[in-house]
Amino acid sequence: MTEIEPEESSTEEKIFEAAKDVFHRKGFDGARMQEIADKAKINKSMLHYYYRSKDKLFEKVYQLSLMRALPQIVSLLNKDLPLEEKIREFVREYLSVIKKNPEIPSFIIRELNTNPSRIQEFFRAQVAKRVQPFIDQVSEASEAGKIKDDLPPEQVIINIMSLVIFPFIGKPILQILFNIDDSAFDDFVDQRLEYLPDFVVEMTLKSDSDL
Amino acid sequence: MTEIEPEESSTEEKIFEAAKDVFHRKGFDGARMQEIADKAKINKSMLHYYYRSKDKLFEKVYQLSLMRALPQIVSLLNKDLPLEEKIREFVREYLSVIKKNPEIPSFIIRELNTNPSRIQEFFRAQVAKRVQPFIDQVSEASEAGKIKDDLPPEQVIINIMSLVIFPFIGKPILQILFNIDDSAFDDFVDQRLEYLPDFVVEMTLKSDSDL
DNA sequence: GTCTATATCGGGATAGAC
DNA sequence: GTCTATCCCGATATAGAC
Repeated sequence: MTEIEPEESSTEEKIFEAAKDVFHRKGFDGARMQEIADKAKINKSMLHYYYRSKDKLFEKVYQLSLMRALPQIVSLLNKDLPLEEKIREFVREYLSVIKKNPEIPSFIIRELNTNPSRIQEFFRAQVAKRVQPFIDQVSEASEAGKIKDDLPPEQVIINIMSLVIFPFIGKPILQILFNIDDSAFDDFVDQRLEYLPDFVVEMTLKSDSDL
Repeated sequence: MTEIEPEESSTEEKIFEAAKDVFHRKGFDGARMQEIADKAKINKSMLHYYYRSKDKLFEKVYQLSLMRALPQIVSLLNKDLPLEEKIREFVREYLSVIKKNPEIPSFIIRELNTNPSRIQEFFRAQVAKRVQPFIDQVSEASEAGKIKDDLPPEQVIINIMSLVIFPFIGKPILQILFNIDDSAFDDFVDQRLEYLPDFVVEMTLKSDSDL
């Protein structure tokens, strides 16, 4: 019996999970090493023993947060699929993945807006090239006249991103405007999962009757 | 001659403008009183002389940022206009106003996500009741079967907000994905100003042929 | 590997001269 | 109203015992 109990994660892992939670909620500037230590139920100096500095700990959290979510979301963008299907699947996949980690979009974007230098290079390296095939495919469709209102590709892509990402970032606004709690927000996301994939396709591509 | 030169704003105003800039870019947690003082070219202790504390200075900046932009944007939501026209005008108005202060959305949302307690009450008091008439009007249209795909009102409104707000918040992502600089981003916003009002209406309301 | 104690520094805030 | 000097706390980080 080599003590592999599920709750008994290593100190390093406990720290990482706690750090993830705190950094996600408070951002780098608002996070406190003490709060991370408390949440991990370990001594503050352990943080430095394992990760040397707040910066390094943050970097680990940031990179792993991105890398855990990103491959699932963008893997299908490189597949050989018709654009319509790709859009539908992308919307579905994004909502499904983020539903399980709803703080990620606001975390990534906050840091990108607040302290670009710390992370933008990693973001560029990891994201840009994986998305490029999709951009190309939209560009082709655009040139072939298949995009509604003949929008340029950047506008198409930003519109899609807006509809899938914003609700998670704007959650507090949503909760104020419609007076809903967390569980109602979850229902709200489920609702989107149902209609949004088709909705985005309709909004983006010319329908048969337009041709 | 009573010395009314445009560049010669009062110390209090210089502080406020500097604070606005720093808080908008760095957020409350990332902002430094020293940086604000440097930017205003005054002594750090002047900050406390005029505003007593970082919290109070922030509150002033936050409230005024919101109150300068909000009335312009939401005033028409209370007018007696057909929904279609109201949506069109709202999109146009939002883009026009935010174009001049593009950091506001990311500022408001960052603080709302990072430190809700500090500002959500003010936000609720100022925004919620001004938007309510618009929510009601969308609800009526929804019950009357005038909304595309028969979406519930919250979904309709969040979709509209996503399309107008997100591009400003996601600017750094946009710049990475499409490799564009600030001036190209401005062009991008101008492009949206042209097509988005009609686009959002089409996306939201059933067209005549659907009836 | 884990703890306590402490160093060090930065940042918000105040006192007091002018 | 504006400046200098300083206080004081909180936060990151390190030293060193166990």
